[in-house]
Amino acid sequence: MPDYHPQDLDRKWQLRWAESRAFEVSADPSRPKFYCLEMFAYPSGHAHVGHLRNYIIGDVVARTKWMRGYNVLHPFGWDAFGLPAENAAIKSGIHPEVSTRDNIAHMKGQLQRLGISYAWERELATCDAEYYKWNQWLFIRMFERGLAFRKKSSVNWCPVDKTVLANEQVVDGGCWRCGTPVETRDLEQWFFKITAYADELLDATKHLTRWPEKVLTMQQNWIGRSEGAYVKFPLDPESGVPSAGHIEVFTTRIDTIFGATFVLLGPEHPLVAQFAERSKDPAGFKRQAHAFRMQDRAARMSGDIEKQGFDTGFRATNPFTGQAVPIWVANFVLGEYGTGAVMAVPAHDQRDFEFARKFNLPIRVVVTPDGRSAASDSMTEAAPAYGTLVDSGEFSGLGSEDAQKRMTEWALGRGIGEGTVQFRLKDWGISRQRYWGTPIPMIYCDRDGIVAVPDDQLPVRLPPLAQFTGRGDSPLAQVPEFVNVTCPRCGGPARRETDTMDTFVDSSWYFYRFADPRNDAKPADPAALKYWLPVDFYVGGVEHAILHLIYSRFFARVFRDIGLVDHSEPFTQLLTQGMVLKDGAVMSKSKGNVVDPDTMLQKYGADALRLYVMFVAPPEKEVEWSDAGLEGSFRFLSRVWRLVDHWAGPLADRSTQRDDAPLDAAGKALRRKTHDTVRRVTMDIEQRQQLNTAVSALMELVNELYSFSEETATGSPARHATAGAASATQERAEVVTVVAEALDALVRMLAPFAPHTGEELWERLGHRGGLSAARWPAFDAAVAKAEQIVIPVQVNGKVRSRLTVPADTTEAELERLALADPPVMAHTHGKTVRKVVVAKGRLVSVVVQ
RNA sequence: GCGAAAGUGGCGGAACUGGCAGACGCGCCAGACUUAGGAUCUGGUACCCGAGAGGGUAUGGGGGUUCGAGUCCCUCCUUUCGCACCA
Repeated sequence: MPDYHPQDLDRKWQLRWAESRAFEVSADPSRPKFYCLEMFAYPSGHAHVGHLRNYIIGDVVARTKWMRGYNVLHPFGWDAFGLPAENAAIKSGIHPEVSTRDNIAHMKGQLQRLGISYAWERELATCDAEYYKWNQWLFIRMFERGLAFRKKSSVNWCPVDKTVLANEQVVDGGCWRCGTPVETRDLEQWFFKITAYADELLDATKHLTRWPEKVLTMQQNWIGRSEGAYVKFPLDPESGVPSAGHIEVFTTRIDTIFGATFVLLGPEHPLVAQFAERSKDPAGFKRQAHAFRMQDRAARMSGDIEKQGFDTGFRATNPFTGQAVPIWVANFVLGEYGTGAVMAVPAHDQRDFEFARKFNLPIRVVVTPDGRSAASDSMTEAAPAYGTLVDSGEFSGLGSEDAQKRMTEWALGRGIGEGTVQFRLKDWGISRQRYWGTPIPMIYCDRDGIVAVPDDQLPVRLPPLAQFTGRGDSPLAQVPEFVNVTCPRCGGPARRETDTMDTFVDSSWYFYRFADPRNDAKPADPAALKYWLPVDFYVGGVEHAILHLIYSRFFARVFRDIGLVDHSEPFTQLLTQGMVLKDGAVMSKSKGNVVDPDTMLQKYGADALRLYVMFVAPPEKEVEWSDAGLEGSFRFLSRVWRLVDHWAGPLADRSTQRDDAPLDAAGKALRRKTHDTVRRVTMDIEQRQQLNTAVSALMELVNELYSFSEETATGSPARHATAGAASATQERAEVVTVVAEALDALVRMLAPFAPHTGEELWERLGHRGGLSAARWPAFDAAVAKAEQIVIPVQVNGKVRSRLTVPADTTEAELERLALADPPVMAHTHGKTVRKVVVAKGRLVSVVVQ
């Protein structure tokens, strides 16, 4: 057998897998399915080893599941729309479609050279019209159900480039391209009504038992449910307010309402404009309010901003106390949360406290720990804790929680308030004034208003674009043939929507499309969806913990409500893999610390790279790249190679193998190690996803096989003593038997990590049909268990001796043996044995004195 | 500020429900085989005392529960991540 040349094996087996279409699957209800998915890739150009970790983890699981007898769906695709390609086009003039296709081709080659077991026939790219057609179809279904709607909202606006900026494109409060301070503008945008599912998305997190706790907490915080009440504060006509009416506030602390000594409006609040007109100095009023609004996004990026505010001069009435309270405008009140107005309770809210002290507004203490009235003079900070109500009229003496219930009822009875639930989660704005995305399939007609493009006219294709300037509004508005259409309803002249969809729409349902990616009548056939979905195992970076994973959970519910699927959660198990660092930093082109996988593949082959990345740390952890570690993995594979080489001769003739052959001690020990390794590796991969310890278990088995080879006088595999080994073991059927069992198991368990080497060695061990025909090794729990075990004996908590005993030794017998053991007696001599604790099969603990 | 996770040899990391801390690998040291080896194999490698047998100390610091704690509880420190004026 030739020396280990992994590069040749890579080529050989990758070609074979492609020719035999080894990983293509079809739905087969007679077999259990397993849908293994790694987050699809943004085709940025070249993948570095950090990107690849994700795919290797998925591949180890997928390949193991194949061998475990599952019908495994393991597809891959490209999240191909997006800003970087368009920005590159603005710089270089190369059309995003061209650069994207180039990048896809390159990255696909990288994944194939790594030997990832993808069903390439199902490959998709979101920039294919055959894919984004269904974005549009889904958008229209959502529009019909009121889940897609238009709304005016505040966006970041660069006055120089005349374009909307995503939050990520605002750098230190300025435009990322020209540095101009960003303004806030109100624009009509398309939204998805994700808030309709806020409660459900939150509640269901408790059923996601196979998701990382961390991701669930992040989602829970993001959704941010808080229970409270709306309360109406009537405007005080005596203060000269422009109209009758009220200010509605949202509060989670209605129990403190007797301490509400003023009301705060956010600068966006509709009443602010009305008050401005009626104020003594309308221009000054507007100027201040405007200043707050400009402050908002820009200032928040750069850290804390000082609490500022001004008195409107108008008043409202606290409906509980009946007292008039001044109305102020404050920069820290958010327009988009609650009602955009708050009742200020300076005694019990830190922000209100600071505000009151700064502007000398009254502070009333209405909740105390002991139920006794207190003055506010000596307070240095707010007292937000729950307690007993004081100076709160008929509610005085109640505990905070009790009071919240009673006061909400009281308000409801008088029609001035009601209990409510608020979410931090906002509706999802999906309009982008960009070219490289899915056109929103809507038409504006002067007569018929907003009209959806009829299904039979889908897809609305992205037109070619002559120039990428990066200036002005939506680039699609520059293409008259695209914009000017006839209204599908009345046939009159109409305009197309020129915004495109957020690319997160594309990635929110691609896992459904994989079930049936060429369907041209539906997003996917319901029967295929029913068989393959939900995804059993999903791998990706934590950076998607919130956006992508919440949007996908939202889309799953939309699919459900449209009747396409009958589940609610798309991903049963989620694994968030850690990043690969180099020199302590995330790999990135700009930092120049990128490790190029192709260089590594040329040097060590795909298997060593895969094995190293799996072995270096548990999948969720961050790892520091090490060339030396990679070499270690290469050495290990060479070691396995030589081991198989060493035994290939004796094992060639399997007829000498006899399962009933009597085993000597060494044989038994090897057999036990083999079975125990199968047990450990199976559990590590399938249940714990602890792939690093699975690899170390395999290394232990290899070490054991090397020792065994020495002991059985067949010589060391290190020295290629092939001929000698063959004759020496010819008549030793039991040796052949246990070694064959060990190597067969070893090679099959190694295969998910190192598939090329695995296939080659499996063949060399005399098996036909390749690993796709091989089954995962089984283990016998009785064999895996040791006959003789070592029991440590502690005296006063310190290990003083070790007993080697049969595994089934009784507790009484263990106690007797321990106390009679000379090293133990040396420590118990002359002392009183107070207590003996026997943990069966584990340890004996003796307490003396 | 709020929330979450994590602190174990020179390094990456093991230790399943409390039960021999440091598996496995990297690095390092010694030996073997070699013309040579940066190939390969074998042995060693937490720290301190001791020639040795052996003894002592160790899982961020301090305290607690327990026959027994890396693991459970309290407290403090550090690091990383997420949300950050959410009323």
